[in-house]
Amino acid sequence: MLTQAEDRQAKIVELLRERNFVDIRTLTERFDISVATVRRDLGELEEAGLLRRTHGGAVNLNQVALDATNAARLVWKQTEKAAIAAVVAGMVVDGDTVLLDAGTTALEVAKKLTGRSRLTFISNGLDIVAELTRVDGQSIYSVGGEYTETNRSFRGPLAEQFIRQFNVDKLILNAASIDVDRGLICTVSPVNASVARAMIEVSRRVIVVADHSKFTKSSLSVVAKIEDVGVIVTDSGTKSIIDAAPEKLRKKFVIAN
Amino acid sequence: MLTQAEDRQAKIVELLRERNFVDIRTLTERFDISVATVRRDLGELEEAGLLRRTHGGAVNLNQVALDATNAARLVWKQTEKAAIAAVVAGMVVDGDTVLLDAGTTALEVAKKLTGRSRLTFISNGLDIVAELTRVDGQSIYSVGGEYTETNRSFRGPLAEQFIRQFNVDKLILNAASIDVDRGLICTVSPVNASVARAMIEVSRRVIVVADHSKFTKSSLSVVAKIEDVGVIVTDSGTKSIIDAAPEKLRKKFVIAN
DNA sequence: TGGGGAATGATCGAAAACGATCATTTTTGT
DNA sequence: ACAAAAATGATCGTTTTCGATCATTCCCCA
Repeated sequence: MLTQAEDRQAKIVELLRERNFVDIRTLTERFDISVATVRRDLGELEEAGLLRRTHGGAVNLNQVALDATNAARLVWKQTEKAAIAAVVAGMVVDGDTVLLDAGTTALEVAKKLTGRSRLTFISNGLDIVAELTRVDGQSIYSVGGEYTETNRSFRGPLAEQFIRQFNVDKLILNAASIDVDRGLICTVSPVNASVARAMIEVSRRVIVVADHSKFTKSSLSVVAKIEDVGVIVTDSGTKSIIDAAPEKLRKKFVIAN
Repeated sequence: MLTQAEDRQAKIVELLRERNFVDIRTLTERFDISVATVRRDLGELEEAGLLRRTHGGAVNLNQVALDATNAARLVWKQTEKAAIAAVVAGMVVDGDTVLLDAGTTALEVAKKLTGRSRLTFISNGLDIVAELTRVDGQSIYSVGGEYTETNRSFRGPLAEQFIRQFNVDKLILNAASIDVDRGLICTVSPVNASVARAMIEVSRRVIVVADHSKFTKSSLSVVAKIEDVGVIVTDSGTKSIIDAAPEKLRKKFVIAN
């Protein structure tokens, strides 16, 4: 179980991986905490070698120095995500058309797939599209729609309609939470859920990505039943939960390490 | 030919791509220049969208790596473009819906408009959308479509169809070349031209932006007649060309300085 | 070679961020 | 339920950085 502070610090590191830089004001507003707390957080994270402080904020490090203290726990999630991404990347074959849902785990997948040959990418995530453009000669489609700040994605009815014009091989779908008991994959808002369902409709195979933290929280809107997706790729922290699930659902899960 | 300053600025961008962050002291020592010059360099490079300044230094942006000469070229003509952008920004009133065509000049306009109240933005330019997201709470729509490397935009039939669903107040249209003799606004490819025409169709007022270099070259595809657009905003380098134009066309031009 | 414009450096007060300290709130363990 | 411990917020003077202005140097070209 992560404390509130650890959770916040993990989110800071995550945020930094996307943006490369965050200023202190942004952090105080996003987490609704004082500058003193932000400074303490950044101080600890710098101490742990997870970022570098600057005047007024912090920047991402390109290489993560692994340390066996509580730094390890924070890096853990990142490592897990990379592991999940590696497994998913292995499921994609040359020539595939891949639809990437906005989200940090899907972003990791994009990083792994960038440069692979003869792939076609579609995504509604701003950072994912930007990441894909780092290598020339890729075939990339961006989903149009209304920009939303929370996960830096394009969504809404325009996005849904746009997505429905495609027919893709693989969907990499982000889940905000997974309720194994009720067999449901959920997300934070009806708008997100609606876009997600459109994505599922146009995809031959649905690959859901979710690190272990997604299994112990709940979120508002139902996206799909677990039994209706192809596979859910997660990390080893979810093992006990999956073992307790009924046989029928259990075979849907793939654990990455 | 690169001047010493341009060379230095290109090196700064290069350095930033390696390290993600450089502080001002490092730069003063490496290039043996004063902090004042470093600040000026960083200021210009930020204007050009090549980095983001922080207190005490600068951070890399998540974008495609531009080679050094390309970076220097972006900084070039910055003043003209900024002047054009300022004039265009003045034409936009609060509450407007603004459609921004991909291109560096339109990007300048976006920078000027970011943070203005009650505006709604639509753009097919990746960097423009990214720029707009820097301020929270804006209403932003991204045009979906196939990504193209040349001007980092989304285009093609999907983009056209997407655009046709809107009805906007002002279009900021980028021109690859303007032929005053024949009275034509042109762009580099039929695909671009087709998207541009879709944009024109859905816009109440068309504002074309073009620095003086656009008047002495020619490009493949016709977008529109000069007489059919609302206004063309350019810089003072175009004065002699415009003075030679027939009365009817001349009144279409606005010169920024 | 000398004049003029651009680039650079130096200096200043103002603004921002800093770290340290202490008060307050929240969490934890018994 | 209570006390100890941890986390957080507020405030202080100090340090750093900023932007603007002006002086100086460099460079181009007539």
